[in-house]
Amino acid sequence: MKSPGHVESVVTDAKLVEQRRGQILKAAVKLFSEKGYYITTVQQIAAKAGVSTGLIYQYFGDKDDVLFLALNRVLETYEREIPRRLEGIEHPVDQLCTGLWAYCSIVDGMREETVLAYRSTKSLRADRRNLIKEKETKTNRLLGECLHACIEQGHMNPVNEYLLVYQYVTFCHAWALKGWAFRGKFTLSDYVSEGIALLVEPFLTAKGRTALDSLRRRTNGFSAERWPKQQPARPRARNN
Amino acid sequence: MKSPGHVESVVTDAKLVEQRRGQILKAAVKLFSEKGYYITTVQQIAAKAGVSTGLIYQYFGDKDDVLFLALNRVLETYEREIPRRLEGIEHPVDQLCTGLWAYCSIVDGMREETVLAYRSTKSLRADRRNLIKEKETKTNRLLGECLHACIEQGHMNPVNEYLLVYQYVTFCHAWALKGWAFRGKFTLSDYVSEGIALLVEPFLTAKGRTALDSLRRRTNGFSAERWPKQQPARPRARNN
Amino acid sequence: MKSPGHVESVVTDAKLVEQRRGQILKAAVKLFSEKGYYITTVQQIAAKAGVSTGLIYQYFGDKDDVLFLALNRVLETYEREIPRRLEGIEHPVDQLCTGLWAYCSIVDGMREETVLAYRSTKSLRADRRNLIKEKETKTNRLLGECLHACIEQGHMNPVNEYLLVYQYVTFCHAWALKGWAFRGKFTLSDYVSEGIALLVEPFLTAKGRTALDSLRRRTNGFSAERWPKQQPARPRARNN
Amino acid sequence: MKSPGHVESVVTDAKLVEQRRGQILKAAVKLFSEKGYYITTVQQIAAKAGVSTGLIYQYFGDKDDVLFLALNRVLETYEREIPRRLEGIEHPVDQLCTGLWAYCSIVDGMREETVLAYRSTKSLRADRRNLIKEKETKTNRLLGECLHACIEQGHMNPVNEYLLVYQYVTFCHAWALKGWAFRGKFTLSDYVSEGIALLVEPFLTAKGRTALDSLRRRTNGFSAERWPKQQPARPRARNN
DNA sequence: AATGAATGAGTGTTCATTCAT
DNA sequence: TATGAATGAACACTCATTCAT
Repeated sequence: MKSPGHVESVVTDAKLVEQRRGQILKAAVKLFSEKGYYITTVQQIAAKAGVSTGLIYQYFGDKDDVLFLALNRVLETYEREIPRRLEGIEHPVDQLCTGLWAYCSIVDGMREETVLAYRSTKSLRADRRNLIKEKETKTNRLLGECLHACIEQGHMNPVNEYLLVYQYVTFCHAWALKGWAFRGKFTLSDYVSEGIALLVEPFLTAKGRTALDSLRRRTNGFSAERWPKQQPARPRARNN
Repeated sequence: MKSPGHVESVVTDAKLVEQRRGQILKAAVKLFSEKGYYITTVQQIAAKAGVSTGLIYQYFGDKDDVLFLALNRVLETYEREIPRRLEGIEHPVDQLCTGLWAYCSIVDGMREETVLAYRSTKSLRADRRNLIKEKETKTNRLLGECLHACIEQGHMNPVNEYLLVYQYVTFCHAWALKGWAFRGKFTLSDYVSEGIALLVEPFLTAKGRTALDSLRRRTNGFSAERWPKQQPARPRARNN
Repeated sequence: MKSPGHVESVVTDAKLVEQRRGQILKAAVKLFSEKGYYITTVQQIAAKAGVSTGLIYQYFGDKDDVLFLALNRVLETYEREIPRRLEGIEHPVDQLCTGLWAYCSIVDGMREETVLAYRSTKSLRADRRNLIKEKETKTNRLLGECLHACIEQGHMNPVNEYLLVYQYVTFCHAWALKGWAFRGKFTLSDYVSEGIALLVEPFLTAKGRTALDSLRRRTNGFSAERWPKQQPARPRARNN
Repeated sequence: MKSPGHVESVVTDAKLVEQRRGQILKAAVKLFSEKGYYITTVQQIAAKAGVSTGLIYQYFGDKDDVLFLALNRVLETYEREIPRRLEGIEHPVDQLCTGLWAYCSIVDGMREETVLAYRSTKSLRADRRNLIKEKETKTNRLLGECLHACIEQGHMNPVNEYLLVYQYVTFCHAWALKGWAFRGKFTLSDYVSEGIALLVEPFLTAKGRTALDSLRRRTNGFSAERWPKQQPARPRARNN
């Protein structure tokens, strides 16, 4: 009857639903991130969003729905934005590095949300927890495919892909999770460059290394100028 | 007035306090791990521990105390056990690899607790959250020192130590956090071996590599025989 | 200030008021009957009536008004229809029996409404509760007068009129209230015939019994043919 | 798993459960009777019972449980007390009349509760509604058996037993339901006597009438002296 | 006249904490 | 020391009612 991934709204106007949900989720993400899901009360979310308590229940079935949609948005942003940033990039080494950069910079734009996704998944109802896990896996696969191409095309020596991808993912998440420790020490692009030095470069073949050098030259070492921090373009226009 | 790290007990008999707290914490850790801190009720902890609700308040000031001591125990186990496993090991490469192995195997023996430490730290009162973070940092430093020695003594090329240590730590935690994904694919010792291949080996100098090879020979590739899964000696005898 | 029996409407067009109220009350009666007054929400009434929530407040002052008018309609139907069915009937025994039949068949046509009237009167505001009770009493008086005439004119032996009328009324209501139990066992006209046998016949004098026999002959034992189940003519034409 | 007729209590001491439930139900019955189930809040019940809100949830699963047990008590009192009053009475006519008297006088001792049972059954969860209906049916059967015996043994002419029993039952309930109208006009024993005159006497055979006359002589016309209003002996001793 | 989104006071229920025994 | 019944503040959620459009 009720699919776990669906969130009911009493209100029918789709545009309004989108707007109100955004407004409420923004407040919820902030509060959930600061204080945690259980500590945050629905009334607090309402207050922060500048709406009444009852309104929340016009756009979400219950509190769990709010968390679910919040997490969903984060993961969907990853899933949508990473491929967008890889568009037009052909070389697997370029793709992998750009993928890492993209993931980190998206994380950077959604630090609170990322922390939330990390910490609060288990507060979800069991069926939805799995939905979220699947989405996470899908995102991981994006980096996994880049890595696999590198190896297959001889730019990288064979490695335990499965574990290495996992290291990539935690590396990207860490920018949000341990941000308090990192942000004093690195800029985002330094962080990514260092990550590539640790987790990509050592495994490259000569061929692969050439590609990386070329990329570095072209990007001035992943400087922020070339790869500016970029807000994930939210509701993009049609003909973009 | 109240030091953040201290937990009051109404009961004075130190031995009894230790025993009862152990009994209660064991139940609490299990429940907190399964269902989370906020979902778990004090009455459930009491029921699982086989004591009355009131008794918990004889040995802990409040529910937060229970979580704090639970997390504390986990981190203290790391802090106590890792050095114990490094005793007598001189060579820095040996130390680093053994340290990774030790950390992972301790995590393996306390999977639930580790997940708990990861997820529930933010449920603590702010002052205690920092205490726990410090403990975590101290543990990280154990690996950090091994890594630093490797580099300083020329077994490893210079790398961004700070980031690499962080990768080490997340690698060890991942055995608990992503256990559901990993445990079907690797044994614990495979996992550690692969981790060393990914996160240590690439950075070794020729000298360092020789040491690693020798270690591998001596340990049959970190086989479980040589480095048996080992229960972290829980309430160890006095004269150890 | 506010007479208890009056229900305000924002809308002035009397015809429209009548139509809309009918539409809304029909939905309300159904829902109130099924689920009860408190369980039913104004939004549900609106949905079932095919109008917006706000519209209800254009035609009723509040939710209590809706219940009041719903109950009122039921009782007014009794009050209007029973005399209509007695028109032209002269003999008191005929009148009493026809009155019982009429009441039962009106109840049969408004089963849900009758149950509602029985069960939900106390959900009304106190002042209106009395208004409804008075209406009920007035209806009872209709049967009471028939009974009284029977006795006075020597068709019936003296009995405790007050109690017997009450038995008549509960007998008629029971067709709706205990319908689930009765409708498998009797047709409506059987039910009425049996009721007359139990609650009228025993008290008749010889004279009265003759009248009843004659009535029975004329009506084929209150067969459905002669006294067809009849929808209480709802929005009756003017010149009826 | 959860039988509809069972009500969970957190408290284990059976004696205490009995006492507290009694205390709470007494308050609940009064409030439910006065204002109805939905209007009455749990906090009001708690206040009237002189306990805290939370305590109610130690002895009842939810508000529905409170209503259910309240209704259950009423019906169980009928079921228990009517047979008790019939003990030792052999003659069917005596039994029937005594049964009516017993039922009415029990109703008289539980007027509020009876009204509640009548009005609030539909506020129960569906499964429990049926449990209550069954209990009601069982009580009806008590009178039904008396009536049947009267007919079978030739004290009464054959009648539609099913309908007549139903009239008996509503007659008894009416003492509570329409008490406001009746109590000014009759004493309880007058009421019962009149009821017997209307609903029993007319159907008696000569034999049956003799029995009724004898009963009347023996009881001085059901005077209150002979059949005193009697509190249903609540927690009766074992060897009664 | 009609809509339906918005409100917020009020409800049932939970659970950390207390305390008499 | 240990119990577990009792407390009551706090929360998620509902729904009659309002009002801008």
